[in-house]
Amino acid sequence: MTSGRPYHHGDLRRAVLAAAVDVITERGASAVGLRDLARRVGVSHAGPVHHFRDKAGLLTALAAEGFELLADALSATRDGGGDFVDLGAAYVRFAVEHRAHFEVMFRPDLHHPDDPAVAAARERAGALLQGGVAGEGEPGLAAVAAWSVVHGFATLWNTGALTRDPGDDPEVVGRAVAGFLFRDQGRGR
Amino acid sequence: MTSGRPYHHGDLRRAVLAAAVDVITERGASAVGLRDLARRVGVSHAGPVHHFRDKAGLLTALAAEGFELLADALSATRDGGGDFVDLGAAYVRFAVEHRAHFEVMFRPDLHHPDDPAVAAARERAGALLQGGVAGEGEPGLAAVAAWSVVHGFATLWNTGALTRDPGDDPEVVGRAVAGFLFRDQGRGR
DNA sequence: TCGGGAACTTGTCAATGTCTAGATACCGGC
DNA sequence: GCCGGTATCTAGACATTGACAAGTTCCCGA
Repeated sequence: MTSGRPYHHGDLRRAVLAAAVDVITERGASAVGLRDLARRVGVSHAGPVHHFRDKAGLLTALAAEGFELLADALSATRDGGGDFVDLGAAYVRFAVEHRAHFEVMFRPDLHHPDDPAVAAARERAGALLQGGVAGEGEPGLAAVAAWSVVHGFATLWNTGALTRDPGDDPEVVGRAVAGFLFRDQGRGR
Repeated sequence: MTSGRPYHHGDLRRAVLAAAVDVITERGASAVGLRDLARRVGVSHAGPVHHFRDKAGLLTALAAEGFELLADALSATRDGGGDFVDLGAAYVRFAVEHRAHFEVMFRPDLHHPDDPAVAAARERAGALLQGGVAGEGEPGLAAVAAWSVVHGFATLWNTGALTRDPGDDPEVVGRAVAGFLFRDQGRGR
Protein backbone atom coordinates (compact mmCIF):
# COMPACT_ATOMS: atom_id res chain seq x y z
CA MET A 1 0.00 0.00 0.00
CA THR A 2 2.70 2.43 0.95
CA SER A 3 4.52 2.28 -2.38
CA GLY A 4 1.76 1.39 -4.80
CA ARG A 5 1.18 -2.17 -5.84
CA PRO A 6 3.78 -4.85 -5.24
CA TYR A 7 5.62 -6.23 -8.23
CA HIS A 8 4.07 -9.64 -7.78
CA HIS A 9 0.34 -9.70 -7.62
CA GLY A 10 0.09 -12.77 -5.48
CA ASP A 11 -2.78 -14.53 -7.16
CA LEU A 12 -3.08 -12.99 -10.58
CA ARG A 13 -4.51 -16.06 -12.22
CA ARG A 14 -7.49 -16.24 -9.92
CA ALA A 15 -7.98 -12.50 -9.97
CA VAL A 16 -8.10 -12.40 -13.75
CA LEU A 17 -10.53 -15.29 -13.89
CA ALA A 18 -12.76 -13.54 -11.38
CA ALA A 19 -12.63 -10.31 -13.35
CA ALA A 20 -13.48 -12.18 -16.53
CA VAL A 21 -16.51 -13.68 -14.80
CA ASP A 22 -17.66 -10.21 -13.81
CA VAL A 23 -17.30 -8.81 -17.30
CA ILE A 24 -19.01 -11.74 -19.00
CA THR A 25 -21.85 -11.73 -16.50
CA GLU A 26 -22.47 -8.06 -17.06
CA ARG A 27 -21.82 -7.65 -20.75
CA GLY A 28 -21.42 -11.01 -22.39
CA ALA A 29 -18.49 -13.06 -23.53
CA SER A 30 -17.86 -10.86 -26.53
CA ALA A 31 -16.86 -8.03 -24.22
CA VAL A 32 -13.88 -9.65 -22.54
CA GLY A 33 -10.54 -8.12 -23.35
CA LEU A 34 -7.17 -9.20 -22.08
CA ARG A 35 -6.00 -5.64 -21.65
CA ASP A 36 -9.20 -4.58 -19.97
CA LEU A 37 -8.93 -7.42 -17.48
CA ALA A 38 -5.32 -6.47 -16.79
CA ARG A 39 -6.44 -2.93 -16.08
CA ARG A 40 -9.21 -4.04 -13.75
CA VAL A 41 -6.85 -6.20 -11.77
CA GLY A 42 -4.22 -3.49 -11.64
CA VAL A 43 -1.51 -5.14 -13.63
CA SER A 44 0.38 -4.33 -16.80
CA HIS A 45 -1.31 -5.06 -20.11
CA ALA A 46 0.62 -8.26 -20.76
CA GLY A 47 0.44 -9.65 -17.25
CA PRO A 48 -2.40 -12.11 -17.81
CA VAL A 49 -0.74 -13.56 -20.89
CA HIS A 50 1.82 -15.31 -18.76
CA HIS A 51 -0.84 -17.33 -16.97
CA PHE A 52 -3.02 -18.11 -19.95
CA ARG A 53 -1.08 -18.15 -23.22
CA ASP A 54 -3.95 -16.58 -25.12
CA LYS A 55 -7.31 -14.99 -24.88
CA ALA A 56 -8.64 -18.41 -25.85
CA GLY A 57 -6.45 -19.90 -23.15
CA LEU A 58 -8.08 -17.71 -20.54
CA LEU A 59 -11.53 -18.78 -21.65
CA THR A 60 -10.38 -22.38 -21.75
CA ALA A 61 -9.44 -22.12 -18.10
CA LEU A 62 -12.86 -20.65 -17.39
CA ALA A 63 -14.58 -23.47 -19.23
CA ALA A 64 -12.63 -26.09 -17.35
CA GLU A 65 -13.47 -24.47 -14.04
CA GLY A 66 -17.08 -24.36 -15.13
CA PHE A 67 -17.32 -28.04 -15.92
CA GLU A 68 -15.70 -28.82 -12.59
CA LEU A 69 -18.19 -26.66 -10.74
CA LEU A 70 -21.06 -28.24 -12.65
CA ALA A 71 -19.84 -31.74 -11.88
CA ASP A 72 -19.54 -30.82 -8.21
CA ALA A 73 -23.06 -29.44 -8.16
CA LEU A 74 -24.48 -32.50 -9.87
CA SER A 75 -22.65 -34.96 -7.70
CA ALA A 76 -23.82 -33.15 -4.58
CA THR A 77 -27.50 -33.62 -5.42
CA ARG A 78 -26.84 -37.17 -6.54
CA ASP A 79 -25.22 -38.10 -3.25
CA GLY A 80 -28.20 -36.56 -1.56
CA GLY A 81 -30.43 -39.11 -3.24
CA GLY A 82 -31.97 -36.73 -5.73
CA ASP A 83 -33.82 -38.02 -8.75
CA PHE A 84 -33.72 -36.62 -12.26
CA VAL A 85 -35.76 -33.59 -11.43
CA ASP A 86 -33.37 -32.62 -8.66
CA LEU A 87 -30.49 -33.12 -11.04
CA GLY A 88 -32.16 -30.96 -13.64
CA ALA A 89 -32.87 -28.28 -11.09
CA ALA A 90 -29.22 -28.33 -10.09
CA TYR A 91 -28.23 -27.96 -13.73
CA VAL A 92 -30.47 -24.95 -14.15
CA ARG A 93 -29.33 -23.40 -10.90
CA PHE A 94 -25.73 -23.78 -12.00
CA ALA A 95 -26.41 -22.19 -15.36
CA VAL A 96 -28.10 -19.19 -13.78
CA GLU A 97 -25.73 -18.69 -10.89
CA HIS A 98 -22.63 -19.19 -13.01
CA ARG A 99 -23.89 -17.79 -16.25
CA ALA A 100 -20.44 -16.62 -17.30
CA HIS A 101 -18.94 -20.07 -16.94
CA PHE A 102 -21.95 -21.64 -18.56
CA GLU A 103 -21.76 -19.34 -21.54
CA VAL A 104 -18.12 -20.07 -22.22
CA MET A 105 -18.47 -23.81 -21.63
CA PHE A 106 -20.81 -24.19 -24.56
CA ARG A 107 -19.08 -21.83 -26.94
CA PRO A 108 -16.34 -23.94 -28.46
CA ASP A 109 -15.27 -21.21 -30.84
CA LEU A 110 -14.07 -19.14 -27.91
CA HIS A 111 -11.85 -21.66 -26.20
CA HIS A 112 -9.84 -24.80 -26.92
CA PRO A 113 -12.43 -27.55 -26.53
CA ASP A 114 -9.81 -30.26 -26.91
CA ASP A 115 -7.81 -29.05 -23.96
CA PRO A 116 -7.28 -32.08 -21.70
CA ALA A 117 -8.47 -30.32 -18.56
CA VAL A 118 -11.67 -29.19 -20.24
CA ALA A 119 -12.30 -32.55 -21.84
CA ALA A 120 -11.81 -34.41 -18.57
CA ALA A 121 -14.07 -32.12 -16.59
CA ARG A 122 -16.69 -32.20 -19.33
CA GLU A 123 -16.74 -35.96 -19.30
CA ARG A 124 -17.05 -36.07 -15.56
CA ALA A 125 -20.09 -33.80 -15.70
CA GLY A 126 -21.50 -35.70 -18.64
CA ALA A 127 -21.29 -39.02 -16.86
CA LEU A 128 -23.08 -37.65 -13.81
CA LEU A 129 -25.83 -36.25 -15.99
CA GLN A 130 -26.18 -39.46 -17.95
CA GLY A 131 -26.32 -41.52 -14.79
CA GLY A 132 -29.26 -39.51 -13.53
CA VAL A 133 -31.65 -40.86 -16.13
CA ALA A 134 -30.27 -44.34 -16.68
CA GLY A 135 -32.90 -46.98 -16.65
CA GLU A 136 -35.82 -44.75 -17.52
CA GLY A 137 -37.14 -45.59 -20.97
CA GLU A 138 -34.73 -46.28 -23.81
CA PRO A 139 -31.40 -45.33 -22.32
CA GLY A 140 -29.89 -43.02 -24.92
CA LEU A 141 -33.01 -41.19 -25.91
CA ALA A 142 -34.19 -40.37 -22.43
CA ALA A 143 -30.79 -39.06 -21.47
CA VAL A 144 -30.55 -36.84 -24.53
CA ALA A 145 -34.08 -35.59 -24.02
CA ALA A 146 -33.41 -34.85 -20.38
CA TRP A 147 -30.21 -32.99 -21.07
CA SER A 148 -31.91 -31.11 -23.88
CA VAL A 149 -34.78 -29.81 -21.75
CA VAL A 150 -32.70 -28.50 -18.94
CA HIS A 151 -30.00 -27.16 -21.22
CA GLY A 152 -32.51 -25.53 -23.50
CA PHE A 153 -34.42 -24.01 -20.63
CA ALA A 154 -31.25 -22.68 -19.02
CA THR A 155 -30.02 -21.22 -22.30
CA LEU A 156 -33.32 -19.56 -23.11
CA TRP A 157 -33.55 -18.19 -19.62
CA ASN A 158 -30.05 -16.77 -19.63
CA THR A 159 -30.40 -15.13 -23.02
CA GLY A 160 -33.63 -13.51 -21.92
CA ALA A 161 -35.66 -15.27 -24.59
CA LEU A 162 -38.35 -16.43 -22.16
CA THR A 163 -40.92 -13.85 -21.27
CA ARG A 164 -41.09 -14.23 -17.56
CA ASP A 165 -42.75 -12.51 -14.71
CA PRO A 166 -40.36 -10.52 -12.61
CA GLY A 167 -39.70 -12.41 -9.46
CA ASP A 168 -39.91 -15.79 -11.09
CA ASP A 169 -37.33 -18.14 -9.69
CA PRO A 170 -35.55 -19.91 -12.54
CA GLU A 171 -34.87 -22.94 -10.43
CA VAL A 172 -38.53 -23.39 -9.56
CA VAL A 173 -39.65 -22.96 -13.16
CA GLY A 174 -36.82 -25.17 -14.33
CA ARG A 175 -37.87 -27.86 -11.90
CA ALA A 176 -41.40 -27.74 -13.25
CA VAL A 177 -40.13 -27.98 -16.81
CA ALA A 178 -37.86 -30.89 -15.97
CA GLY A 179 -40.69 -32.58 -14.13
CA PHE A 180 -42.88 -32.18 -17.18
CA LEU A 181 -40.58 -34.51 -19.10
CA PHE A 182 -41.21 -37.47 -16.85
CA ARG A 183 -44.56 -36.26 -15.62
CA ASP A 184 -46.36 -39.58 -15.52
CA GLN A 185 -43.63 -41.72 -14.19
CA GLY A 186 -43.17 -43.07 -10.73
CA ARG A 187 -45.73 -42.09 -8.19
CA GLY A 188 -48.34 -39.42 -8.55
CA ARG A 189 -47.21 -36.72 -11.02
CA MET B 1 -13.56 -7.29 -65.95
CA THR B 2 -12.10 -4.87 -68.44
CA SER B 3 -11.53 -2.15 -65.87
CA GLY B 4 -11.54 -4.08 -62.62
CA ARG B 5 -14.60 -4.01 -60.44
CA PRO B 6 -17.32 -1.45 -60.97
CA TYR B 7 -17.59 1.34 -58.48
CA HIS B 8 -20.98 0.15 -57.34
CA HIS B 9 -21.15 -3.42 -56.22
CA GLY B 10 -24.77 -3.91 -57.09
CA ASP B 11 -25.95 -5.88 -54.09
CA LEU B 12 -23.36 -5.33 -51.41
CA ARG B 13 -25.75 -5.77 -48.54
CA ARG B 14 -26.76 -9.25 -49.53
CA ALA B 15 -23.22 -10.22 -50.47
CA VAL B 16 -21.88 -9.17 -47.08
CA LEU B 17 -24.62 -11.04 -45.26
CA ALA B 18 -23.86 -14.15 -47.28
CA ALA B 19 -20.16 -13.86 -46.57
CA ALA B 20 -20.90 -13.43 -42.88
CA VAL B 21 -22.96 -16.60 -42.92
CA ASP B 22 -20.05 -18.47 -44.48
CA VAL B 23 -17.56 -17.24 -41.92
CA ILE B 24 -19.81 -17.93 -38.94
CA THR B 25 -20.70 -21.38 -40.21
CA GLU B 26 -17.06 -22.29 -40.61
CA ARG B 27 -15.43 -20.59 -37.67
CA GLY B 28 -18.06 -19.25 -35.32
CA ALA B 29 -19.54 -15.86 -34.68
CA SER B 30 -16.46 -14.62 -32.87
CA ALA B 31 -14.53 -14.79 -36.13
CA VAL B 32 -16.53 -12.28 -38.15
CA GLY B 33 -14.74 -9.07 -38.98
CA LEU B 34 -16.09 -6.15 -40.91
CA ARG B 35 -12.84 -5.67 -42.79
CA ASP B 36 -12.48 -9.35 -43.54
CA LEU B 37 -15.97 -9.47 -44.99
CA ALA B 38 -15.23 -6.42 -47.10
CA ARG B 39 -12.14 -8.16 -48.43
CA ARG B 40 -14.03 -11.35 -49.26
CA VAL B 41 -16.66 -9.44 -51.14
CA GLY B 42 -14.06 -7.37 -52.97
CA VAL B 43 -14.89 -3.98 -51.60
CA SER B 44 -13.01 -1.36 -49.66
CA HIS B 45 -12.69 -1.79 -45.90
CA ALA B 46 -15.46 0.66 -45.05
CA GLY B 47 -17.93 -0.44 -47.69
CA PRO B 48 -20.14 -2.58 -45.48
CA VAL B 49 -20.42 0.12 -42.85
CA HIS B 50 -22.67 2.13 -45.12
CA HIS B 51 -25.28 -0.66 -45.16
CA PHE B 52 -25.08 -1.70 -41.54
CA ARG B 53 -23.96 1.12 -39.26
CA ASP B 54 -21.95 -1.20 -37.08
CA LYS B 55 -20.63 -4.65 -36.62
CA ALA B 56 -23.57 -5.14 -34.29
CA GLY B 57 -25.80 -3.72 -37.00
CA LEU B 58 -24.65 -6.37 -39.43
CA LEU B 59 -25.38 -9.12 -36.95
CA THR B 60 -28.71 -7.52 -36.15
CA ALA B 61 -29.66 -7.82 -39.81
CA LEU B 62 -28.59 -11.45 -39.72
CA ALA B 63 -30.66 -12.13 -36.63
CA ALA B 64 -33.74 -10.52 -38.17
CA GLU B 65 -33.32 -12.55 -41.33
CA GLY B 66 -32.93 -15.65 -39.17
CA PHE B 67 -36.16 -15.11 -37.26
CA GLU B 68 -37.96 -14.54 -40.54
CA LEU B 69 -36.59 -17.75 -41.99
CA LEU B 70 -37.51 -19.64 -38.84
CA ALA B 71 -41.04 -18.26 -38.86
CA ASP B 72 -41.41 -19.26 -42.51
CA ALA B 73 -40.19 -22.76 -41.79
CA LEU B 74 -42.53 -23.16 -38.84
CA SER B 75 -45.54 -21.79 -40.63
CA ALA B 76 -44.91 -24.11 -43.56
CA THR B 77 -45.15 -27.25 -41.42
CA ARG B 78 -48.11 -25.80 -39.56
CA ASP B 79 -50.04 -25.16 -42.74
CA GLY B 80 -49.19 -28.71 -43.72
CA GLY B 81 -51.14 -29.89 -40.70
CA GLY B 82 -48.09 -30.88 -38.67
CA ASP B 83 -48.33 -31.49 -34.95
CA PHE B 84 -45.83 -30.51 -32.31
CA VAL B 85 -43.31 -33.13 -33.29
CA ASP B 86 -43.26 -31.88 -36.86
CA LEU B 87 -42.86 -28.37 -35.57
CA GLY B 88 -40.01 -29.42 -33.35
CA ALA B 89 -38.35 -31.23 -36.21
CA ALA B 90 -38.64 -28.10 -38.33
CA TYR B 91 -37.07 -26.09 -35.52
CA VAL B 92 -34.14 -28.48 -35.32
CA ARG B 93 -33.74 -28.61 -39.07
CA PHE B 94 -33.66 -24.83 -39.22
CA ALA B 95 -31.05 -24.64 -36.46
CA VAL B 96 -28.79 -27.12 -38.22
CA GLU B 97 -29.21 -25.85 -41.76
CA HIS B 98 -28.92 -22.20 -40.76
CA ARG B 99 -26.56 -22.56 -37.87
CA ALA B 100 -25.02 -19.15 -38.49
CA HIS B 101 -28.35 -17.39 -38.25
CA PHE B 102 -29.36 -19.52 -35.30
CA GLU B 103 -26.19 -18.73 -33.44
CA VAL B 104 -26.58 -14.99 -33.82
CA MET B 105 -30.30 -14.99 -33.07
CA PHE B 106 -29.73 -16.25 -29.55
CA ARG B 107 -26.69 -14.19 -28.74
CA PRO B 108 -28.11 -10.87 -27.67
CA ASP B 109 -24.73 -9.47 -26.75
CA LEU B 110 -23.71 -9.53 -30.40
CA HIS B 111 -26.60 -7.63 -31.90
CA HIS B 112 -29.27 -5.10 -30.97
CA PRO B 113 -32.06 -7.28 -29.62
CA ASP B 114 -34.42 -4.34 -29.33
CA ASP B 115 -34.21 -3.52 -33.00
CA PRO B 116 -37.81 -3.34 -34.25
CA ALA B 117 -37.24 -5.67 -37.19
CA VAL B 118 -35.67 -8.29 -34.97
CA ALA B 119 -38.33 -7.95 -32.29
CA ALA B 120 -41.15 -8.28 -34.79
CA ALA B 121 -39.70 -11.32 -36.50
CA ARG B 122 -38.91 -12.92 -33.16
CA GLU B 123 -42.48 -12.48 -31.99
CA ARG B 124 -43.86 -13.94 -35.19
CA ALA B 125 -41.71 -17.05 -34.75
CA GLY B 126 -42.56 -17.20 -31.06
CA ALA B 127 -46.28 -17.12 -31.70
CA LEU B 128 -46.04 -19.94 -34.22
CA LEU B 129 -44.06 -22.02 -31.79
CA GLN B 130 -46.44 -21.31 -28.94
CA GLY B 131 -49.45 -22.18 -31.04
CA GLY B 132 -48.02 -25.60 -31.80
CA VAL B 133 -48.49 -26.84 -28.27
CA ALA B 134 -51.54 -24.91 -27.18
CA GLY B 135 -54.11 -27.03 -25.50
CA GLU B 136 -51.80 -29.82 -24.45
CA GLY B 137 -51.48 -29.89 -20.67
CA GLU B 138 -51.13 -26.67 -18.73
CA PRO B 139 -50.63 -24.11 -21.45
CA GLY B 140 -47.56 -22.23 -20.35
CA LEU B 141 -45.56 -25.08 -18.96
CA ALA B 142 -45.98 -27.37 -21.94
CA ALA B 143 -44.97 -24.64 -24.35
CA VAL B 144 -41.88 -23.77 -22.38
CA ALA B 145 -40.93 -27.41 -22.04
CA ALA B 146 -41.45 -28.01 -25.73
CA TRP B 147 -39.40 -25.03 -26.77
CA SER B 148 -36.73 -26.02 -24.27
CA VAL B 149 -36.29 -29.55 -25.60
CA VAL B 150 -35.93 -28.62 -29.23
CA HIS B 151 -33.85 -25.55 -28.52
CA GLY B 152 -31.61 -27.43 -26.14
CA PHE B 153 -31.19 -30.31 -28.52
CA ALA B 154 -30.40 -28.00 -31.43
CA THR B 155 -27.90 -26.04 -29.38
CA LEU B 156 -26.14 -29.11 -28.05
CA TRP B 157 -26.01 -30.58 -31.51
CA ASN B 158 -24.60 -27.47 -33.11
CA THR B 159 -21.94 -26.97 -30.48
CA GLY B 160 -20.84 -30.55 -30.87
CA ALA B 161 -21.66 -31.42 -27.29
CA LEU B 162 -23.62 -34.53 -28.18
CA THR B 163 -21.55 -37.60 -28.89
CA ARG B 164 -23.16 -38.83 -32.03
CA ASP B 165 -22.53 -41.52 -34.55
CA PRO B 166 -21.30 -40.17 -37.84
CA GLY B 167 -24.13 -40.26 -40.29
CA ASP B 168 -26.77 -39.51 -37.69
CA ASP B 169 -29.39 -37.21 -39.10
CA PRO B 170 -30.05 -34.42 -36.61
CA GLU B 171 -33.61 -34.03 -37.76
CA VAL B 172 -34.38 -37.69 -37.16
CA VAL B 173 -32.80 -37.69 -33.72
CA GLY B 174 -34.43 -34.36 -32.96
CA ARG B 175 -37.80 -35.75 -33.93
CA ALA B 176 -37.32 -38.67 -31.58
CA VAL B 177 -36.33 -36.35 -28.76
CA ALA B 178 -39.29 -34.06 -29.39
CA GLY B 179 -41.57 -37.08 -29.56
CA PHE B 180 -40.25 -38.26 -26.23
CA LEU B 181 -41.75 -35.20 -24.57
CA PHE B 182 -45.32 -36.06 -25.49
CA ARG B 183 -44.72 -39.74 -25.84
CA ASP B 184 -47.92 -40.99 -24.29
CA GLN B 185 -50.33 -38.41 -25.39
CA GLY B 186 -53.22 -38.53 -27.78
CA ARG B 187 -53.64 -41.01 -30.54
CA GLY B 188 -51.43 -41.53 -33.54
CA ARG B 189 -47.86 -40.39 -33.45
C1' DT C 1 -29.57 18.20 -68.17
C1' DC C 2 -28.42 18.91 -63.96
C1' DG C 3 -28.39 18.62 -59.21
C1' DG C 4 -29.12 15.86 -55.05
C1' DG C 5 -28.26 11.88 -52.81
C1' DA C 6 -26.90 7.06 -52.52
C1' DA C 7 -22.99 3.94 -52.88
C1' DC C 8 -18.42 3.30 -52.29
C1' DT C 9 -13.21 4.76 -51.35
C1' DT C 10 -9.32 6.60 -48.93
C1' DG C 11 -7.18 8.22 -44.88
C1' DT C 12 -6.92 8.29 -40.01
C1' DC C 13 -7.32 7.20 -34.90
C1' DA C 14 -7.64 4.73 -30.62
C1' DA C 15 -7.71 0.19 -29.01
C1' DT C 16 -6.74 -4.75 -29.10
C1' DG C 17 -4.00 -9.38 -29.15
C1' DT C 18 0.39 -11.10 -29.40
C1' DC C 19 5.44 -11.09 -29.38
C1' DT C 20 9.99 -9.74 -27.54
C1' DA C 21 13.20 -8.32 -24.19
C1' DG C 22 14.08 -6.73 -19.77
C1' DA C 23 13.16 -5.87 -14.67
C1' DT C 24 11.92 -7.78 -10.12
C1' DA C 25 10.95 -11.00 -6.57
C1' DC C 26 10.80 -15.70 -4.66
C1' DC C 27 12.97 -20.22 -3.37
C1' DG C 28 15.88 -24.29 -2.69
C1' DG C 29 20.64 -25.72 -2.08
C1' DC C 30 25.10 -24.77 -0.42
C1' DG D 1 22.98 -16.16 4.85
C1' DC D 2 23.51 -15.70 0.26
C1' DC D 3 23.27 -16.91 -4.43
C1' DG D 4 21.76 -18.37 -8.80
C1' DG D 5 17.85 -20.04 -11.36
C1' DT D 6 13.26 -19.44 -12.41
C1' DA D 7 8.56 -17.81 -12.11
C1' DT D 8 6.25 -13.54 -12.33
C1' DC D 9 5.46 -9.26 -14.01
C1' DT D 10 6.65 -4.72 -16.89
C1' DA D 11 7.62 -2.06 -21.03
C1' DG D 12 7.86 -1.40 -25.82
C1' DA D 13 6.58 -2.56 -30.47
C1' DC D 14 3.73 -4.24 -34.44
C1' DA D 15 -0.06 -5.77 -37.29
C1' DT D 16 -4.92 -5.67 -37.26
C1' DT D 17 -9.46 -4.18 -36.01
C1' DG D 18 -13.89 -1.09 -35.58
C1' DA D 19 -15.26 3.39 -36.14
C1' DC D 20 -15.21 8.00 -37.97
C1' DA D 21 -14.57 11.87 -41.48
C1' DA D 22 -14.14 13.59 -45.94
C1' DG D 23 -13.84 12.89 -50.64
C1' DT D 24 -15.17 10.47 -55.24
C1' DT D 25 -18.15 8.13 -58.46
C1' DC D 26 -22.45 7.02 -60.12
C1' DC D 27 -27.61 6.83 -60.49
C1' DC D 28 -32.09 8.81 -60.91
C1' DG D 29 -35.80 11.91 -60.97
C1' DA D 30 -37.50 16.72 -61.62
